[in-house]
Amino acid sequence: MKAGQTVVSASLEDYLEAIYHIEASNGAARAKDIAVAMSVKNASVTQALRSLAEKSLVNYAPYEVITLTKPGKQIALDVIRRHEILEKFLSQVLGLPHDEADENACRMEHSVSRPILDRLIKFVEYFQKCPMSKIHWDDEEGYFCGGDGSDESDTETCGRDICGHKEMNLQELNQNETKK
Amino acid sequence: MKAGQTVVSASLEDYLEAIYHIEASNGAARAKDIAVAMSVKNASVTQALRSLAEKSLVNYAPYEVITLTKPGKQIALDVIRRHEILEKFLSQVLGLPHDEADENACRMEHSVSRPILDRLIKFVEYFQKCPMSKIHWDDEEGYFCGGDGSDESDTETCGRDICGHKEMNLQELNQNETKK
DNA sequence: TTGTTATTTTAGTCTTAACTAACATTTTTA
DNA sequence: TAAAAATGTTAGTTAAGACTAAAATAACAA
Repeated sequence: MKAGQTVVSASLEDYLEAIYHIEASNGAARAKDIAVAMSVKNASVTQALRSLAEKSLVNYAPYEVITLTKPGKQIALDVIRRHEILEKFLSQVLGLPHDEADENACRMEHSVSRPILDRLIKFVEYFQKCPMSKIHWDDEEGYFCGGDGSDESDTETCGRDICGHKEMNLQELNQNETKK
Repeated sequence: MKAGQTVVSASLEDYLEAIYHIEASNGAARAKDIAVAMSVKNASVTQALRSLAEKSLVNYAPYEVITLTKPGKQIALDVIRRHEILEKFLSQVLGLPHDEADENACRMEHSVSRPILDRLIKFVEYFQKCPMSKIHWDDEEGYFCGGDGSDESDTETCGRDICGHKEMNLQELNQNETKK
């Protein structure tokens, strides 16, 4: 654990994540927005905000508008990153429907360690670059199938020379995704 | 949710899981064993046992030996199944060291839905059957690599005809695993 | 500007799940 | 078998995180 890194509960992580999204679309967050986004009551939001303010993760004073502090934003981005990577894995690799992938990413995002996340990113990367991405979930049959057999030459690129691929960051991964 | 299916918290799931393992190796569980296995105090175990007994998931009477009821065992097996599948995915597909895979499976096992689990099993199945299982994590380089280039013919079997593979259950998956 | 509505906060309750300290029961051993 | 040790339980505390109800504040409209 790096020095200065605050550890927050899964619940507070969710609040930070929600605040980030609201701030991104509205400039700043109000308690009500957060309550709606998280399906909790206003009183619960106030309580969470006090706790987050104590940890210096949000700028908050009673009755005022809410913004994330720098460390708060950092944690939010980290959670969002976890969420997005998981969602991508679930939908693009495992072939789950988008809403189900999202819902599950939401629950899993709090239990995934940094090393697993990093490894998962690389796996999805590889999966998308390689023709093995032809492997897909066959909903009719209920199992994974490898390719369509129409382009065997693709398998060649699966050899060791493809190992030297560059890092692909989340932005690039996002661009590969079909717009929802 | 099926009728009669009891929902338990992540914590109680952990207790059931621990009791199952202890029962499997010792015939029955004592409170102390559970406390040690879960790194909690005896008093916490007593409390959890009372809660589990209320839900008819354990056979428990003060100062007596503890066993799982049928529904308790069913939940335990379900949790263990989730744990094992996750561990297999983390170690065999993502190539994480065994202990790290186990530790993370432990945290993730409570947030993975049934459909994801089923899909994950099939994915690991496919991954192991297919030569694409040649894909491996390269620890030196820090990315996934496809095969070693020495046996290109294997890639042929990656075609659609392999789609017709039969179900592989957890026992079979276990047999494929190298003994720890 | 003042009353109404919407939002936010406070105060207090509940549940879960851990803990400690003290007490009770078993088990072991001298 | 009786004292000592180990194990198990009870009672009471704490903390997180949700909730309701009631009070406070802000925003809006006549």
